Amino acid sequence: MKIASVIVDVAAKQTDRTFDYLIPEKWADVLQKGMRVIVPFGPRKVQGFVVGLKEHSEFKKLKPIVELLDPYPVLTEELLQLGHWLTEKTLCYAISAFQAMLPAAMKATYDKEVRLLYPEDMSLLHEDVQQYFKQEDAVLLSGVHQDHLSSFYRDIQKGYLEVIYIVKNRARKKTVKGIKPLYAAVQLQQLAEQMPKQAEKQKNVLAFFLKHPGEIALKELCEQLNVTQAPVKALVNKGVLGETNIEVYRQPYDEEAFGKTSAFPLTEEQEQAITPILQTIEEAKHDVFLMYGVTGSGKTEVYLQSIDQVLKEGKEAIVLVPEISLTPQMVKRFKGRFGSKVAVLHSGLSSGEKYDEWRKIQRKEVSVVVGARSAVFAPFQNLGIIIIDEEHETSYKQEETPRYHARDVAIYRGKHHECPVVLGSATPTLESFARAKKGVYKLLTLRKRMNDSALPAVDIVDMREELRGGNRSMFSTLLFEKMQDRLEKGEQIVLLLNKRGHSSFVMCRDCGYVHTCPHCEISLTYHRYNHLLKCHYCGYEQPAAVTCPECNSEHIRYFGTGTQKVEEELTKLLPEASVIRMDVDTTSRKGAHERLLDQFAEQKAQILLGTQMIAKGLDFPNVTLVGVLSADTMLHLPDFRSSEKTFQLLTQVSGRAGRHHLPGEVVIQTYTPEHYSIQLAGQHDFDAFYQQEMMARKMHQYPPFYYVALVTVSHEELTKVVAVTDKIAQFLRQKLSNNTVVLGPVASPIAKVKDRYRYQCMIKYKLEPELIPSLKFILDRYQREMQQQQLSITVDLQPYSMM
DNA sequence: AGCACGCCGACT
DNA sequence: GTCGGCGTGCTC
Repeated sequence: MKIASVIVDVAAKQTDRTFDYLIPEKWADVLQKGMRVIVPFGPRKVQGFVVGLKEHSEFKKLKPIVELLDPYPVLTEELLQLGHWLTEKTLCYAISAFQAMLPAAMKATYDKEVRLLYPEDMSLLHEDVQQYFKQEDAVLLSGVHQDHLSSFYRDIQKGYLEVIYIVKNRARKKTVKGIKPLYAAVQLQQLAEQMPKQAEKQKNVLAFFLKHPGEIALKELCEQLNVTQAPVKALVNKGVLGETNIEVYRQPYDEEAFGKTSAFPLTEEQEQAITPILQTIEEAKHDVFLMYGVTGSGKTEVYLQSIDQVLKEGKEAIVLVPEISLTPQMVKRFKGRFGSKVAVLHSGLSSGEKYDEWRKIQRKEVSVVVGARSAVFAPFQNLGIIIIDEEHETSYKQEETPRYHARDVAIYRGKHHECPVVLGSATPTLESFARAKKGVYKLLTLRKRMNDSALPAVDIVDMREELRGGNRSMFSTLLFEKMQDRLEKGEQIVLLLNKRGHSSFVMCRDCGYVHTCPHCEISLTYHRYNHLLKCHYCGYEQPAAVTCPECNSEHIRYFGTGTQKVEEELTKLLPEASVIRMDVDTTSRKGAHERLLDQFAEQKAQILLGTQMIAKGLDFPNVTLVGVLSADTMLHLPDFRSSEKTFQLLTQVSGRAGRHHLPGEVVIQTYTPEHYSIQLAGQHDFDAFYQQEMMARKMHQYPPFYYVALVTVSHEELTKVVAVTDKIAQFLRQKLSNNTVVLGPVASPIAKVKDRYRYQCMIKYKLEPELIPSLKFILDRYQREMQQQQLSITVDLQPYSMM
């Protein structure tokens, strides 16, 4: 083949197609579809993906490929197809889809290098420019000071400077220093004999290479022979030994730290659940299973044994877990069972570590990958199963382009590989549960907890009553008594409060002035540590004033309770209890999340207080009390899933209590105790919740009865946003069928973020062939304005968040 | 997305 | 009459 069709790394409407390039003779035999290349594109060079090979091209003035970046395709044929499917399903560009499937380290970055065209005549140049070339003969434009850039551009235009476009590859393979002999054994023997007597260490080194003639890491060599680097360096200087670079994988997990575990005997329920999965694996067919099992019912063991079967068949497995629960606990279970066959991919790894784990998959050195959302694209070629744990978790939906849901990708790949997809959850999404009820998915049920521990008893406390009874603290009498009881017994407590910071808004009691973010339409949250008011959307901060900026009053009151305030209160009320607070503010540093959980596991603290990040997947045997300080924080969000999300959160966090021998109790504090999602979560009754919520969804025409698409428009000027959104809504109403509902334009739940107003338009539809073409038309129509003005229009098909 | 080309206003 | 503003169109 002489010609390659390439998707170039330029995410824009006009470049969202293939461009043809000549394949240089030297690569004619090696170049394959799915490889990355560097190609000339206009005056510059860009990275691209080869998506097709052919003999002839319509285009006459073809340019040749500049560079080949991969020895093997990084995108398999399957992933290339999947990429095209993603562009259709999420309305993204092909290049965005491809990049989403690869580790970020493989994405190119670009720079420009400037060189002198007349090095002998520096005086031609602007003074600012001259100083850069005093030591160097090439300067990276990215390193040039802002103030000097215009001088550079002037000299470039005058033709004194040459611009070279550089494509940088961020992916760095980690290497260690290696040593290898430069002579054959016979000669080494002779050299050793000629060595002076006192050079004993050097002789030892040579003797080593007589026995082991290959290359070896310098560090390892020194350790084995118990010598310093000096004698080795001496031999290198003599030209006897040569230095090499040995490529190694970064080791985010210490392999030896994982003790081997073996399969547990399954309970009868587990046995019943696993049988159809194993059968599907054996028959090599595709099916989607929804494994609905209460918290602590042993879903993970079913996963592990299913994977074991897959590995026995010589196939591979993908396990997706929510970002947040990819704790060492979870990794340990998989590494413990399958050892070095497991690769781990999650956001806690550096981009280099992720790249290394990915290469292990590509090189077929592992056959199981455990990871967050993007691990669903693991480049396995012989998949035997895909498992999505905690299927209902919102982190499976990507909130940037391409806005895909990992579940949909998993099912696409499951069909392609003819293998089962297993969705597991104690609180499945209504969408999945409805499909299981209809028989589209196969329903597997685990009703009993392992080791027969009972589901915790739940008390729902009406905080309005507490207030009427004169209790103005954030703890109800019941919760406080139970906390004291646990502290006396030396048992542990988990407290959930879905709000970080100290106080969620600050108001002047004299004039009612509330501090709001100057860039977003949202009140500022008070952070006690460093006494700042912070915006949780854009990060803006300002010092908390002592007096009201409006009326100078000193009656400033802090409303709303955040985790910081609770922590403060706890130290006052229960000074003997030690508290670990876990929220975005205490876990932002790398490894902090893990460290805090370890401390709690080691019982260095009795109370774990945190936001929803503590609700999932944690398993501490000594936790016997879970307190939900305010169950309603999520309930009143303008989101049709708010009841579902509340039910899920309450159920998940309740599941943290009493997982082992000690029985657990849960106290849920709320201002709306009568709400069905709180009542039914208290009764652990998913089925009743499902019934009730389905009725609400049907009535209001929401999923799973209707599909939803969300168009969000943002711009600095409110009038512009409203005008554009209105036009879009009108256009859609006119184009789409009568059964389709177009809502809006309405202001987004957060109407202004980072100085940009946001409006949206929601579309609810069942069958709407005109939707995708219409949305494409809109994106086309506003493409120019989106490019040059600050207008932005995003389309989210099947959104998970309405924000 | 860049970058070049090209057509109109304010300056040596 | 030129320098430079950013509208328009192209990139194999």
